[in-house]
Amino acid sequence: MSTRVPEAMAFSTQNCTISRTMEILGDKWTFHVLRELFVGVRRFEDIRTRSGIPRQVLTDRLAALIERGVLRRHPYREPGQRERYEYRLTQAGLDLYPVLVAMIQWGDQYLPTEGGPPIEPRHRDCGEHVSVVLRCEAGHEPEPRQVAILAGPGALLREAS
Amino acid sequence: MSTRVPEAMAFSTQNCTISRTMEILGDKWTFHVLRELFVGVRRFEDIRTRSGIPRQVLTDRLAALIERGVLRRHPYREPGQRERYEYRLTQAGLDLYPVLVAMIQWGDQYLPTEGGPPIEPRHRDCGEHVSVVLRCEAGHEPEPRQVAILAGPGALLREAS
DNA sequence: TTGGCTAAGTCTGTCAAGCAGACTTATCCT
DNA sequence: AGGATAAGTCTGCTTGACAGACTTAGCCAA
Repeated sequence: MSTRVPEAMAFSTQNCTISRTMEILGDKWTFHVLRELFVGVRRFEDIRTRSGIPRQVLTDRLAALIERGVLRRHPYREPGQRERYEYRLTQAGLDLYPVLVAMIQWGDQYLPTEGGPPIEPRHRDCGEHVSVVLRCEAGHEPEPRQVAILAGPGALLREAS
Repeated sequence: MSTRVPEAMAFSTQNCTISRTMEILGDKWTFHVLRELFVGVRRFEDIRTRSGIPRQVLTDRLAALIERGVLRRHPYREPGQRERYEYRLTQAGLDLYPVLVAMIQWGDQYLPTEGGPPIEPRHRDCGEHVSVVLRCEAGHEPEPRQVAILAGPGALLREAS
């Protein structure tokens, strides 16, 4: 193949964590759905109206996210209406916050809009802006270039090509 | 619509930062490509072999990421070969590190594999594991539930439905 | 100077997914 | 009984994914 072979070439992507996470999140509309839930929009018609997602696709994505444990259906009833269901984040869903905040942060930096950020993550207690930072277990906060993604204990060797 | 209307319903998603970021990242294969570059795999055939992405799709994604400023083509030459190009992350691309690390972190927590994590972000200087944390400007490190995504100064009102 | 080697693509036909818009369902109230 | 509403399902069209074959451009050896 090539003389300078990256170490990663020795390993399989079969059980890669990013792959497995993307099996769940890995499509444009799924992120739209998650955004709606994170900003507090929980109902089918509200999500659809705001995000423009096609009905069939919304149905599919909600079902998939429930099956994967990211959302749950929660009953509600408006006065004079029958009982219906809305969608809420589970703890697993809430723990996607860093992913969403990291995406917002990147977008604010590299795709700025006139007028400033349209959405902002804030700490409920103190009202300050929330961001994500990289931190190692020794307490350093490395720049991206100082971080390497290496094979871990669960890495599998790739089949001979 | 409903009695209890989430505030977010008043605002448009048209210029939403997450939408705009997903315009660039928003598909399964794009994340596969980014992962390869983050682990140091930079060449067309290497990326394709490891990730299984169809050629045509890989061509398309690489071109899109270059156009969006996330990657650049970089010439290289193996002995006895003609000059070719490999793909490298720009600064904008590197700054996606928190997004990738956040995804790995979530996957490790909620989709664990036997044998432990197959990939690990580590600090090059000290070798320790790197994670992402949420932090507000006052220095607190809030739990996900203590963070709210609110309308910012650039938020647009939605057209009357 | 021709012919083989290689990485990095392009091309072609098939098939699954996305999509818009119309229709259906299940209750509640009058 | 009839109308209202949220949350879907159904139908047919179109776009994109995909596998596999083919092409390109330079380098080298004979």
